Amino acid sequence: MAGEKAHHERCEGHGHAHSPHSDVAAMIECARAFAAARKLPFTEMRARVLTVLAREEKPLTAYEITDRLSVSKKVQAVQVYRALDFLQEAGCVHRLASKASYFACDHEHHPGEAVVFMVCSQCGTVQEAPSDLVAQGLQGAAEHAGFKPAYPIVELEGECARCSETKAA
Amino acid sequence: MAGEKAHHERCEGHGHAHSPHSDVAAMIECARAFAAARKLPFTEMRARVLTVLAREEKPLTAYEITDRLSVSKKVQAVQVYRALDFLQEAGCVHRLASKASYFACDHEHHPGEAVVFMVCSQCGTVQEAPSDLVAQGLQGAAEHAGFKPAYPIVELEGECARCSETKAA
DNA sequence: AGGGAAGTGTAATAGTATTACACCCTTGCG
DNA sequence: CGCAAGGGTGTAATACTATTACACTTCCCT
Repeated sequence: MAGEKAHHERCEGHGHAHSPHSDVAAMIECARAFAAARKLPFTEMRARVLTVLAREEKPLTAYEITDRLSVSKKVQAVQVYRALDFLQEAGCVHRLASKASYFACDHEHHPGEAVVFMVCSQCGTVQEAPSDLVAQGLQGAAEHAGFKPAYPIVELEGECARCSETKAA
Repeated sequence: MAGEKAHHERCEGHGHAHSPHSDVAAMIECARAFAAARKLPFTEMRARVLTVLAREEKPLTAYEITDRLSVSKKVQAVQVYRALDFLQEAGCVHRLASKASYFACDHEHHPGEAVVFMVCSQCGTVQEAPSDLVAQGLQGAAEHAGFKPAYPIVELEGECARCSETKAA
């Protein structure tokens, strides 16, 4: 457990999607701290990938990231994947398994906690919410099966508040 | 390359392991019933794909299934994907998002229930267990966010009981 | 018989991820 | 200083996962 920077989140509230994070800087800082703790360099490429994700409202695929970065200077997917690996280790980017895409997050994720990713099937946005109940449920299931849990993937497909309203209107 | 081992014991535990289902027949029956209910044919291809999965201890990718079926008669991946779509609708096959692979299951899944897939990172086997707590947790998170949940994906990466023991020995 | 929904077989392609390798650049240390 | 080692970069190639398109069949249905 390297010293994690305790930056607390603000993305709270109903229907508030994982919006274009205004505090890209804070996320960069988080990644930088992680790098420092491991004595690894926080390189240009890593910063660029994180910045693209942090500015985006919804998950992007590795190739979408590649395309955006390539506008300024030609980049290859493998470079993006490398940066994504790092950023995921740092905990500031998650992979959405159901969509094979990636998004930045500025929450602290504590070990033993379970975070639910709510993915809107209309607009594609992702909201995250920690859930103790889910954590307990996972823990219980694992215990009962003699299973040693490492990390959970909890994704909930559905329709976000905003899209529901829009349709109602 | 993936030279294969002979690692065929039952992954037993407290909790059901997704073991080599002896009752392939029961699963076929389940799929057949679904087909009948929808007045759709339960075809040869569908039966073959389900049989391959049902005999297997762990999830297979669509291309692995394709290869196995191709031993007897050349088959193309797209045909397998079509069968998988059907079998997933029928509820007797699930897709493991984190591994992009598929496995047969012989549990009933009731709507509103949440099922946890516990995936062993050592041996690759999957155990499923329903969890009310997880279901409630998801429901709660969704409600709080004004999110209308459709279906959940809950995968728990870790180490199964058998692999833990093996390592201890 | 004719029409239509559903499946099949085949080919081609799109989309996601990894491996391999040559090179660079910093750090540590003799 | 020299230089080796670990990590990152850039480039090319390839592997793996999934879908689209289309021509053809089959079964059902009045």
